[in-house]
Amino acid sequence: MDKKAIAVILEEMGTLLELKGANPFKSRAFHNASRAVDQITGDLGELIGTGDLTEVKGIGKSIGAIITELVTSGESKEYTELRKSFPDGLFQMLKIEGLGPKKIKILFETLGIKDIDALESAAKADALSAVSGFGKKTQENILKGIAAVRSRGGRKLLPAALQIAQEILFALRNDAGVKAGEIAGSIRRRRETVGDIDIVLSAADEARPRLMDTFLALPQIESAIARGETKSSAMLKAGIQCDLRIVSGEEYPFALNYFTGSKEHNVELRGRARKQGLSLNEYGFSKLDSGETRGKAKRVVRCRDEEDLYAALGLAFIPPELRENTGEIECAENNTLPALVEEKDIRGTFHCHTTYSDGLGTLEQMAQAAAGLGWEYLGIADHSKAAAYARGLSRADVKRQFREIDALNARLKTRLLKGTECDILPNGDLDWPDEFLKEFDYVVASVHSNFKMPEEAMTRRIIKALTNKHVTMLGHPTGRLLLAREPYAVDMIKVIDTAAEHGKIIEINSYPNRLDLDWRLCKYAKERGVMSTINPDAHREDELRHVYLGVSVARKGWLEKKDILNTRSLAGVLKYLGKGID
DNA sequence: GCCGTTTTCGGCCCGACTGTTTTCAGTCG
Repeated sequence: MDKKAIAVILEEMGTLLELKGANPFKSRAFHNASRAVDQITGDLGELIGTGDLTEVKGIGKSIGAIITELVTSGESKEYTELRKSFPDGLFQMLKIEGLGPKKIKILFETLGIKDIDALESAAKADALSAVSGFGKKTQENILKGIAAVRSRGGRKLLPAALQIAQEILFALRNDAGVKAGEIAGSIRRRRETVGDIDIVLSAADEARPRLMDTFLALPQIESAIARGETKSSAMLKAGIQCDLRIVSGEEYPFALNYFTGSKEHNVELRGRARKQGLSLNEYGFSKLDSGETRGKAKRVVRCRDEEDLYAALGLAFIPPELRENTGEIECAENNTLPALVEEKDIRGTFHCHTTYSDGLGTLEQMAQAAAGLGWEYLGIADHSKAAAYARGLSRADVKRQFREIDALNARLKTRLLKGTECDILPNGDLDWPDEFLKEFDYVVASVHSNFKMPEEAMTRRIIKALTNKHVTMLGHPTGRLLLAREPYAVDMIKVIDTAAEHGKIIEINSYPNRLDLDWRLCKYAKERGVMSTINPDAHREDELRHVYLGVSVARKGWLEKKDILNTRSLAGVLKYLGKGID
């Protein structure tokens, strides 16, 4: 059993323990352990072999034993028994807004409700309001929550959520009482997908009620969920929730930090504050155990901005993109945070399509767009012939495209590179023969078929292609960008090792704003000296802007500026290709 | 169940809002 599956089971066990009414700290321990497992970069089997598993923070003797059992036998007695004590439907009920483990437990025990359908019938029959602790209002909210669960999709893609958030922020900042405001949450952290929108404002006290009114009356709002003095929440018509927080100027850096998250990052910061005898919350620092509440609490450290806040904790400023509690705090403490890539560092990109295959922009439109961005080069990598679904090019098409590229290169400042996104066939062969591959400036090799191969077979397939001497880089290495599908199973450690051995590049895709590798793999790739690129896999000229999302990927991936520039500079690329620059 | 510069016991992040309470529990982020 792999790490992901084990993390899911531990998470589930934590929830089951909550349903059971176990010691809340015990269930939290399972949730923490789940995250810890998810964050292990090494091999789980190896950790068990060396006995180092319990050295991992958050994994002790008991949970360590459960993990060992899961890895070796694929089962866990404790998990199986826990699972048996509750029907599966209870898990679905957790998705309903306002329903947590405690209430679900009560409904299960008093009315025998074990899934959403039964819950809906009971609420409609007015059976819930009779249960102690439940009332008419709760019953109505449950029905609303059920409707929301059924109509709502999952998370939104970053650009979609970003646009709505900007509209809302803009509307609120029109108010003269607003001193500062920002979009916080996962949007500020530039996660690829976004669960809800968080907006933090600093405003004068007297402006607050007015702002809350303005917010809840915005055309984007479907219905209000909560309205308070400092916080209001609403469901948007776009099917995503938006939370608004309003604080004073003094509190603003703390609130912005707090609501930017991630939750795990915050927990770590608070724990750190405690060790300094301080309590940190969204309003400021106070002396630990002073018993004082908001307003009365003596603020012991004043901060003008987030930089001050991190400094007070003995940390270098941590950019939002890195705030996931995945090692960034330690780096901030030791002053080893990487120099991060900025959008202005981007000189070009390699993975772009045109109307020759499945792109929507013509070659000229793509080239002009790249020139408009001031890029030095643009790599054109249309599909090869096997990718029939994507109108893969024939040899004649390729030749025609080469001529058009030559003509454009004669008059454009941005240099177009002749590339191909060559299919990796199920047996690991490439779609073009070697004698044809060598005619391209560079070759992106990608998997576009037979995604459901077992991990070992998929890994063999990719490695075989990657070791072909004409291949420059591996395209979308885990297939996560294929939005409609699950990522395919592949042993990325082996793939990165192979790339390192053969001097190949592992591509990171940023289109449409999903990153193809998590930062721990990026970090490993960097350590192994595998050059990584950030490519939009653009199909339209405006999608070239997706590369900015690649920048956030790079930041998450701890790619230092020099790595990117080495890989991405035209000189570097052509030197790598052995072609030189004219 | 996990953890330890307050280390083998006793604490574990913390506050807002809602709905049901009449002083608070549950949920959420």
